[in-house]
Amino acid sequence: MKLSTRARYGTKALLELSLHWGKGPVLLKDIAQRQEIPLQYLEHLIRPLIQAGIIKTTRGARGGISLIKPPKDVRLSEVIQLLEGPIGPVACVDNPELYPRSNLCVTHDIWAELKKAICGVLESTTLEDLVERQKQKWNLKQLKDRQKQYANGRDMKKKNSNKNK
Amino acid sequence: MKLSTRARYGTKALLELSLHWGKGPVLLKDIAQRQEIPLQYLEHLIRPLIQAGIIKTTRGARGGISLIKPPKDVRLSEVIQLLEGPIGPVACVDNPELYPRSNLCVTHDIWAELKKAICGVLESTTLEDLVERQKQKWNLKQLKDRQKQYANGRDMKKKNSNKNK
DNA sequence: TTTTTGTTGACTAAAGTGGTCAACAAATGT
DNA sequence: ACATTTGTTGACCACTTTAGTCAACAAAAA
Repeated sequence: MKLSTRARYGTKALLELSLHWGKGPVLLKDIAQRQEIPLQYLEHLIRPLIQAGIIKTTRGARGGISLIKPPKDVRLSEVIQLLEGPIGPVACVDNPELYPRSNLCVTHDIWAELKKAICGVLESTTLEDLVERQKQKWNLKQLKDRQKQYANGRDMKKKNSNKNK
Repeated sequence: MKLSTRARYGTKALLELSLHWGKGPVLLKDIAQRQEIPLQYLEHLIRPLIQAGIIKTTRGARGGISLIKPPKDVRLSEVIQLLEGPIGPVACVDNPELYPRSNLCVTHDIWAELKKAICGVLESTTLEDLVERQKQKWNLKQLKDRQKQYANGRDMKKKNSNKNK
């Protein structure tokens, strides 16, 4: 009953994007660094999110990835499903058609309840909820530090490219 | 987020034992047959249940395994944990001590909620509940058929051993 | 003492997990 | 045009877990 790193990393990446919502693309490299995810692995694991139209990518300088859907419209259940498949704890709960005997099986009912409980949490949580929680966790000072860090990042790059001239 | 076959098989085996509660040991072979579990695999996977003192074994003819604790005292959460380890969807939720940074991490909080939801279901379900549900599913006739089948099984064995004399 | 039944440890095939490498493709900046 | 920055893609890999199997053994009963 463990989540894979795909689900965990992917959720973290989406949280980063949500915190940056409306401010243009975020570098994969930056996400990887901040969330301690191997860059090359991150590139792979976000692919289903792109295909599902949750995020989009921008290539070239000043590129990166960005959320397409507003954070409040992305439920965790959707994310997890994209990243690691059906949520149900046993296959027969996700594909009842394939298991005709499951009606007779009590354990099946329990696993179905379990799935319901899990989905309950994941469906009622959106990326916006995560952002809200994050903001509550950080105090305002820390929040500003972070914004400053972003700004400095952009400035540093300009400075450096100017230096190289 | 899938349950292993260990958890599913183990639960089914315990359900069999619960249905037979108070009527002596049940043959591993019979459980394996009825629940379609490879016998040799079953022998291995019940080991943690034995060590935890939930079931006991009786060797030799007329042996088998039987529940020690009454079905109402065995929670599914305990069973799952014995069969496949900690229930939490991520390690940092099960061992908060090992992950000092988890306080700062919003995703951690969500996974903790998820664990709570899962445990909620598993802790509130006992083997007795499963038995109750099973009895509701079977109508009385089917239930009697099953008891008869047990009786016949014992008779058949006697008959055969008499024949061989 | 034979038969029945569980015990134990070693072994294995297949799949899943968590990555890495390298060649490529598209934007941007100059 | 061309170099640089970024994402894209497919192949590859080490390691672990899963789901078993085999075979020799140990205890209890008939």
